[in-house]
Amino acid sequence: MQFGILNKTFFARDNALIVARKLLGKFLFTNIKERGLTGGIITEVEAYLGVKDMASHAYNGHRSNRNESLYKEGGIAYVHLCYGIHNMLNIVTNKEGIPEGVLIRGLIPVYGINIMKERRGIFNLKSAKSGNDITKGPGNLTKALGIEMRHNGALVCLDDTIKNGNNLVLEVFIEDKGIKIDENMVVITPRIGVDYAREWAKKPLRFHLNEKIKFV
DNA sequence: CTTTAGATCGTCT
DNA sequence: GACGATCTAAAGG
Repeated sequence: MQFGILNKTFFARDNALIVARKLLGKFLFTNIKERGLTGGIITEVEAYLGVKDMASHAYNGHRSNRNESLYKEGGIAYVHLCYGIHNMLNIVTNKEGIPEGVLIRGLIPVYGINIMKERRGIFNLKSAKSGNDITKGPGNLTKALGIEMRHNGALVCLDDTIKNGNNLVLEVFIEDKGIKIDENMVVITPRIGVDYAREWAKKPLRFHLNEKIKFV
């Protein structure tokens, strides 16, 4: 596997669970005009397994304007508003018509930390939230990275069918910088906030890095 | 330390 | 009119 921005084939896999696991240790970036590069190491994800998954927005084939992006091909963003306040970022997986995806739930902040603090409204350097907390939680990380509903449906990876120049305009993208995540670094649990999903609420579809893992 | 309420809005009943 | 793939501050023990 080569380093660099991930390719569409990475997300085209037929199982969101595999993609979720592989996204741990990758870098999620935004590069938004007038603000610059922000990003960090992905530490927490959840897989949503399509029409059979009672916790998925596409359960039982449900389809509406809200979740239309989920039905697109792997490698684009599905952004939705949660609780009227928070933007959630999913990376769509699998092929067009199969609505699977991975919810990004946590990062270790690495690039553009001051920009991310500013977006979070954190100005006091002594604040308890001046550490990794600024990109911990799915709502917090989208706010820190400046991800909004306008990114819903946006391509977040390289596309072989497009010439390289077109990829330079990606505002959101995921990059492999060579971090290897061993099995003993990964904790697997049920997903958060999906108690309504009956037996699917308990399935081990959340992956996160052991908190003791340190990088750099 | 744990629990609770309030914020806030698109979607579905 | 209810309810989220959430977060925070504040109150309680």
